[in-house]
Parts: sequence; structure tokens; C-alpha cells
Amino acid sequence: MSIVIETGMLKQLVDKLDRLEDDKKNVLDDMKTVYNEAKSQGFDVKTLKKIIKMRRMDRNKLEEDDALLETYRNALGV
Amino acid sequence: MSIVIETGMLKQLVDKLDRLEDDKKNVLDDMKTVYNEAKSQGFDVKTLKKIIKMRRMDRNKLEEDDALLETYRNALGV
Amino acid sequence: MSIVIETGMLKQLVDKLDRLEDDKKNVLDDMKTVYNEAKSQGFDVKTLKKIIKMRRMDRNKLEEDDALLETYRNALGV
Amino acid sequence: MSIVIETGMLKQLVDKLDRLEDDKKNVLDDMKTVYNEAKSQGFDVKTLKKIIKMRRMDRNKLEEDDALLETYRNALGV
DNA sequence: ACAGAAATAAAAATGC
DNA sequence: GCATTTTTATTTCTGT
Repeated sequence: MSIVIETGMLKQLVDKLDRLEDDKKNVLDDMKTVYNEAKSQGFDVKTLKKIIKMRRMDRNKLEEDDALLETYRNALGV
Repeated sequence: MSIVIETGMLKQLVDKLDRLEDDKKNVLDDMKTVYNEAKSQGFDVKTLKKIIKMRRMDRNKLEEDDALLETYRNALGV
Repeated sequence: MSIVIETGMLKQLVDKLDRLEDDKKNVLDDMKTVYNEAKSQGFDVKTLKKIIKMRRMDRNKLEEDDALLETYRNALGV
Repeated sequence: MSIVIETGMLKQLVDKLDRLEDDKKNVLDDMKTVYNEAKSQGFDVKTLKKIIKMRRMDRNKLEEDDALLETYRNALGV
């Protein structure tokens, strides 16, 4: 049994993922900040989160409708 | 250190959960059967599953709308 | 070219599957309830789940053993 | 009794959070893509994830160590 | 039977 | 500390 690892490629991958994790952290931190500011201005965070969630669910639903249509098309071979 | 376990209660709990697992298994098996029958009648299983999923998503959306309204009510103390 | 879809059959199928999904949901909700009650009585949910899993695995194992035994018996005409 | 809602402010908040959610989604999608590419090149995704996690933990640890050192230095006026 | 995708379950982390 | 959310792990399902 032998294992060959391309260390150059691996290093590249890990660096890229690490940078993406940084991006993610930044976005998450930003959101946290916004929610905190909102709260300190008297907004109810739980409600805000629910509003956001629903907005995005609505948008998803439209995309899902399209996807279903596409599935029909494929199933019917049209 | 001492651990006291009410074995009577525990046994009761485990039995109940075990029965619920049986129920679950039965439902899952029934679904599998229906999907297999559907397939053998020429229906596309993947499409069927997507239809079901969307139907239930639509219904969930309605419930979520109500929940959001309720959240607003609570947030406003109405 | 003409495409014929048996909507009656389809509707029937979807309704049946939808009802089965309801059943499934009910069972899952029941389990959740039981686990929550168990927790509030001081039981460790994680451990409970492991116990249930093991119980059911053991039972499956026994059934498989029996099935194998039966297969041998038939093969040998015993 | 009267209820006043600053809709302008609210709308602004929701828009901003929605955009941040988009950013988040993009980053997560990118990560998924990278992991999939890595997998198709023979890398083990689970292991990759562990490596990233460890790297970041180590870095956090170092930063915390530095912060603690700084705290001491300040306390001692060094 | 097996690879890849999807679903479910379990564990961990976060916020209140 | 409890509950919700997020992440990770395992299992299941489907098409080849």
C-alpha cells in the first residue's frame, strides 16, 4: 500500500479554504454587529431574523418552482 | 459520587421509544412500497418526491406566515 | 405528438404519500416530545438514543441469525 | 395608544442583512465547490476539514496568548 | 455492487 | 442552563 500526496496542491487547497473561512468569519461578524446595533436601537432581534428568513424562503420557493418545472420537463423528455 | 437510576421509569421510557421507532419504520416502509409501485407503473420517483416536498413546503410557508405574525404581535406587545 | 398523463392516478399517489408524510411527522414529533420529557426528568438524551439504537441493532442481528439458520435448514432439508 | 414604526430604518436594516446573507451564501457555496474539486482530485474531505479547523484553532490560540501577554505587560507597565 | 447525492441523526456551538 | 442554530457524521437512496 502506498499513499502519494501532492503537497504543493494540498498547500494551495488549504490556503484557499483558510481564506474562505476568513471571509465567512467576516460576514458572520458583520451580521452580528448589525444585529447588535439594531437591538440597541430598539428592534427585536428575533423578529428581524424571522423576517429575513421568510424573505429568503419566498425567494427560494420561486427557484424551487422553476426546478420542479425543469424536473417535469426532464421526466417527460420534453 | 453516586448515580441513582429509576429503572422502572427507564424501562418504561425505552419501551415507549422502541415502539415509536417501530411506528416510524412502518411508515417508512409503507412509503418505500408506494414509491416502488409508482415506479413500476411508469412514474418518475424523483419527480414524485419533489412534488411532495414542494406541497409540504407550501403548507409550511403558510404556517410560517402565521408564526411571523404572531412574532410581530409579541414584539409589539399587542 | 401527444402526451397523456393519468392525473387521477397521480393525484391519488400524491395524496397517499402526503398522508404518509403526515404520519411520519407525527411519529417524529412524538419521539421529540418523549425525549424532552425524559430530559426534564433527568435522563441523558444522548445515552437514551444510544440504548435504543443498540437494542434495535441486537434485535436485527438476532432476526438475521434466525433467517440464516432457516436458510441452512431448508438447504439441508432438515 | 399609538404605535410608531420607523419603516425606513427597518427596511434599511432588512436590506443590509439580506445582502449579508447573500454574501454568506456565496462564501459557503465557494467552499462547497472547493471541497468538491478537492474530492475529485482524490483528497479526503473529512481530513481536509479537520486540518483547516486545527490550523484556525492554533492561530486563535496564538492570538489569545498574545492578548494575554499584552494584558500582563499593560498591568505591569512594562 | 458501488459511487455519488440526498436525507437523517448526532454533536457542537452560540445566544439569551 | 436551556434552547435554538450550525456543523459534522452516518445512513439511505438512486442510477450506473
